[in-house]
Amino acid sequence: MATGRTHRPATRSRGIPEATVARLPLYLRALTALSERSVPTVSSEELAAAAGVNSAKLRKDFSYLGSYGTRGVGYDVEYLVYQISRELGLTQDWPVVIVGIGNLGAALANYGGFASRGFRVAALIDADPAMAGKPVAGIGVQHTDELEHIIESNGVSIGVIATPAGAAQQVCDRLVAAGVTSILNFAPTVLTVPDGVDVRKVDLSIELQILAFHEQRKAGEEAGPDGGAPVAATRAAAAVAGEGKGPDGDVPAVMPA
Amino acid sequence: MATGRTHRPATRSRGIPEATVARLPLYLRALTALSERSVPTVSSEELAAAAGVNSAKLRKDFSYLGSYGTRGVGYDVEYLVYQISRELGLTQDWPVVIVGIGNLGAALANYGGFASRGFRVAALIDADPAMAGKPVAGIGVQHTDELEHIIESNGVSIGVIATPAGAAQQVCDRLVAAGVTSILNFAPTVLTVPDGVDVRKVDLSIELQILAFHEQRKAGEEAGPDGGAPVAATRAAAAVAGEGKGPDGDVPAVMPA
DNA sequence: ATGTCTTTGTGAACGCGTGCACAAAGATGG
DNA sequence: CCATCTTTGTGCACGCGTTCACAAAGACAT
Repeated sequence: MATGRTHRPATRSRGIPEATVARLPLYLRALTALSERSVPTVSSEELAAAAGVNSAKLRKDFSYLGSYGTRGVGYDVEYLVYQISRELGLTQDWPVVIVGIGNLGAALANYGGFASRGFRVAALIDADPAMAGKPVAGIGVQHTDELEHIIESNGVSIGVIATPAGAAQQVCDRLVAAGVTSILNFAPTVLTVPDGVDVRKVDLSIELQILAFHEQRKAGEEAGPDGGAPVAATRAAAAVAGEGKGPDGDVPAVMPA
Repeated sequence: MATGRTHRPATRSRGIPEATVARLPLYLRALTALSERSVPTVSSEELAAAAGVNSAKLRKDFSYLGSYGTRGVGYDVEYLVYQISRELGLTQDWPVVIVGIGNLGAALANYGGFASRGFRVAALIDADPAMAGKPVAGIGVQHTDELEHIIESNGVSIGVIATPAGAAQQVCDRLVAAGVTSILNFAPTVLTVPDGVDVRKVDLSIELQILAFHEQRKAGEEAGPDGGAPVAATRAAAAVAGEGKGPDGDVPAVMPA
């Protein structure tokens, strides 16, 4: 789901399933909110509701971390926050570089959720010389030439790619060569990386297309098996197929495609 | 995975598995690239490599759509582009509203991948009166008061929420009440919606936390089962746990948390 | 027309994730 | 100290998704 490579032993390291790992941040957020409201304990039922999951699933997830609950009472909020944070590796500082400071890169740089979770923006990097030195979110943008130097001197192991699709693989290769082993990719491309490097992809266009599929299905059901066009005009299909050189290729891309 | 509700019959409508639907956009992108290079046909092996998936999986995915391939030859690129586009509902125009025009909302508005996939930004909406009328990506921002009117008069069925977490549920409720049945949520909150409404979530912070988990695991493996701190200094765990009122709550939020 | 060779489409096995349902654990009150 | 009541932790079954492996289908050459 994440790596661009063939297989992966997932997360059998200490037996924590990948699906569980993906939910831990969700639990952590709900727990943090409870912690701020000084709630001492929660039941699996309450916490599950807050996180939007099944309570049995939540209990099973926590069982992979250990027996942190008390039967008849529930879970100690503070303790659980600590345990999950530790498990996720959030008790340490993770320097991060963002490459590609367009609209999206700037939005990411300004994002407040970084610092509060142990992530620190070590540098903003862009290929455009005109951007160099320009402050974004209080940090001066540096040129791509500095990439290797920045990564090595800051011990950066996590990189965020927010470049146009055409530049992504090249940037990725340089990041990996310089020592980055985890990449969050916003560019609409399949990245190829060596074994041992994790890639996670965020793709807005794909999410919208999935929504469109379900939307079409809904419209089709209530309007007969024919699937009538909902409100808006139906576009010529050929326009989608051909249309050559759409604004999607790589040039001004500012977000996943 | 997407809905904030309990269960869902997934996509048993015509038997197309949800996992397959999620991959169709991936295939479509690869196929579009081939189409632009005027490649007439592709084998499942080639296309699978381009999309970064297993070829058997790809063939099985396509088999849910029908038998569009020719044995001994492969798939006709143009024809497949059309079939997938149609299946995803991309042969029609989908008006979309973006609510919350902060850094992220603006980045989304500027995103070129919208139009090229059949999505059209019908309106940008923000609660800040100072934003009203201000042009972003060539479109004037409108005030939240107009929300219901815009949705109804444009027949909008897909909404994008890019507001701070605190406002998300409220915006969501209004969108749904006005007729929106698919929501793409960038706010770091669990949205509660009625049955029949699809919600997909994009959460940057969660992705980073998952990467941190794997990163920590890698570091721990090569430095003994103790798990030495990689380069950066280890933060006090308490700072993560307590820290009350971090920049994550809802006020200046500009991205998923 | 026949044979060979390529590639699809799919039956079957496997593994992961989910959710039910319940026994064990422990808190709490008398 | 015992009874009761709440909530955890988990064994089990089920269903979805993935992958293998191969028969069927068709292109292409002779």
